[in-house]
Amino acid sequence: MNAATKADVYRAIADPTRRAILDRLRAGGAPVNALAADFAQTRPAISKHLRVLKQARLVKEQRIGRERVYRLEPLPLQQVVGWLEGYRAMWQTNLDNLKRHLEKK
Amino acid sequence: MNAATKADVYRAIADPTRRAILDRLRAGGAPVNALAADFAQTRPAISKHLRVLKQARLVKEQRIGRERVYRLEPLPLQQVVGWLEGYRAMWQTNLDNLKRHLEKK
DNA sequence: CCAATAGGTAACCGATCAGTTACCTATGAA
DNA sequence: TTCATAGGTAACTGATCGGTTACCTATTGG
Repeated sequence: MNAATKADVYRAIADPTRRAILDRLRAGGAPVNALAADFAQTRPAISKHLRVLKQARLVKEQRIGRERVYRLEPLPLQQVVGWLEGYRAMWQTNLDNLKRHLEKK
Repeated sequence: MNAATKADVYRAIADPTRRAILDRLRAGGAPVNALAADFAQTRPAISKHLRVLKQARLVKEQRIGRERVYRLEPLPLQQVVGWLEGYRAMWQTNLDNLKRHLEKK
């Protein structure tokens, strides 16, 4: 797998557990074990998810003693927002069409 | 794979070829062979991508004679927009912090 | 009617996925 | 100093991925 693919934000957010981790981190940073407890998965599984998120630069890790606190770094999500921007007009049109269709009855 | 996973819009947009197909369909519907030509992939590959997009309800197919024209159906993307909405405030904060940091110098 | 065309799909391939267990290092506390 | 704790990681597993080739059906035009 090449570096670009590894850092791909779309790949990072494709997994529901990773999205849940990001959602959880919105409430504040957390060490790995805390996350593992929250998500009823083993620590290595969470650790691997965090690695993917780190590669996509969606989290950063801060070492405090023997703990590693992971914090949300949401900026790369803007890439997705940017891509979706081009569709906003279209689904607005779709909704308008639906509305018009319903009103025509 | 369960039905929910099959219809998952995040899974559907995780692949760059599928996102390119969606982008392409914004310019208007297209039959499978036209897409296969555009993306330098074999027809079955495109056909499978279209199936995934169809399961996620991101495209719909219209049969015209022996052609099947695929059209964009962007509404499910709103789910992603909705999820991202919760992060908008945060990266705004991040940008503000960066701005403040730069101005402090 | 029949040859050409559009396109779905099964079977297969190598790569990647998400998860596990087992093991390792590093740090902190008694 | 030594034991407990935090957490990374290698190796393995079964599932899924994206792509191919080969084959099938349905529709069209001459």
